[in-house]
Amino acid sequence: MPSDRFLNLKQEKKKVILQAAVKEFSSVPYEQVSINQIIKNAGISRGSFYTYFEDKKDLLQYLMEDTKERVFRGIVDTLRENGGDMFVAARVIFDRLMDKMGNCDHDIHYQMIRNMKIPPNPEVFGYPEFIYECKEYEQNCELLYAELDHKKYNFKSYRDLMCVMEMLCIILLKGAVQLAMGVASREKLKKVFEAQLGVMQTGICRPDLVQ
Amino acid sequence: MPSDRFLNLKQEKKKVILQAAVKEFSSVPYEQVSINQIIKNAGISRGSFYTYFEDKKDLLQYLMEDTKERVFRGIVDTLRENGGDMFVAARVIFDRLMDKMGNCDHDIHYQMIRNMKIPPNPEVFGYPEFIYECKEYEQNCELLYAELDHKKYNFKSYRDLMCVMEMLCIILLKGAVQLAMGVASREKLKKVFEAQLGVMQTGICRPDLVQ
DNA sequence: TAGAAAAAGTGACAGGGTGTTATTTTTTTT
DNA sequence: AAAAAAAATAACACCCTGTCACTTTTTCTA
Repeated sequence: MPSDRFLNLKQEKKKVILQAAVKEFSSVPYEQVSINQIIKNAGISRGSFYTYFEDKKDLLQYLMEDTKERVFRGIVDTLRENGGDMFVAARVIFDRLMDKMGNCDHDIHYQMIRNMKIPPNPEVFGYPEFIYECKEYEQNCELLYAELDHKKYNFKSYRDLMCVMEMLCIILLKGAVQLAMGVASREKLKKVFEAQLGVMQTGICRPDLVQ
Repeated sequence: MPSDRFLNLKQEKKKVILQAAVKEFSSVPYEQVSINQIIKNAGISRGSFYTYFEDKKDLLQYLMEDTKERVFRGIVDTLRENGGDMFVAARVIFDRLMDKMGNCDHDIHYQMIRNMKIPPNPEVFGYPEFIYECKEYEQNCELLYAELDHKKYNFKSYRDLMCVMEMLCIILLKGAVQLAMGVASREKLKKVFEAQLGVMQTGICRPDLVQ
């Protein structure tokens, strides 16, 4: 968390600093992000930086709050647009994510996700942190829960939903990171995603509703 | 991959270097591993090190070959010991992994896994690399396939098996890393694991065989 | 409004790291 | 024994981070 000293800065100055940070974080992988570069771009001194943020990770986590919020809201929206079917929604999100990963020069949020290798990068965000350490986590979960078409799934509890959500997020973002890292082609990754979604689907859908 | 210059070193010297490396890698997280420390412990010069290995990652990947081989063999063995039931085997492996993570001061392999945060650490091994980039990958897969009690599962293809294996490895190792990082208690992680295994299980098991 | 107190900003510093390369030492070959 | 090849070395250039004694700016108050 940034210090009060940072938060009390006048809007203009904060913006300059955050823009310099976003520029750096969206340009190079996390490990290569240099605070030197950020302060140079922002036109502040080294000493100042360290009165604002604890370190690189602190800064990134602050920046990502916004991105995470967006991602989570995107999920809820997509779920609603698809009649509460989480697997249809997952497919839509996957395709969108793959598009963005392949060509995200215009979207800073996805550039950051790409560079951070979020969420598998445990130095920055492990799987649980990325999902759970969201400012509006509780509200978002409730939104999600509300949008779900419950008769399609046999969740025994709210916690079941979260376990499934975690798995969904993992296989989704795993594909995205693999695409970003050039591990495999989009087509191949899509096939793997479909297979894994299938495993989850015929698992979590109530047997009597499976075709 | 280490250079021929390293591989041609006499056994004794190689051993000293690798032991120094293992000591360092099992003592501190990957990001903090220092080549300075390794060469100091091994009693070689900086210049020599860089004629042996490209960099820190190169060295670690070489060290991990052994560890990965062990892990994979452990999986196959456990599967056999449990009559080819991959979910029973998964539970056994999970429990063992949690034990080792909690108390692994005697086992260098698990110490390294803990420090590397393998496999979610994309800087070192992403999910696919850890599993696939194994020396004896093909043979191991065939062993695995052979040990499976196929009538329990409806795999449409060999590739289906690999997709499921990947998911299993992910939820298994995710728990281990979370325990190592102190994210949650062992009991809580076990519950999540059970829930996620349940999702996969009633998915991949043929409906007519589900109780 | 002048002076004091508090807040903000600074850059040099200590201590750490990596990868390279000109040079020296050792080993092998002839 | 000399020459050639291989191996090892230490110093170098360059990067980084986090701190802290000090300066500048702002705010408060008498």
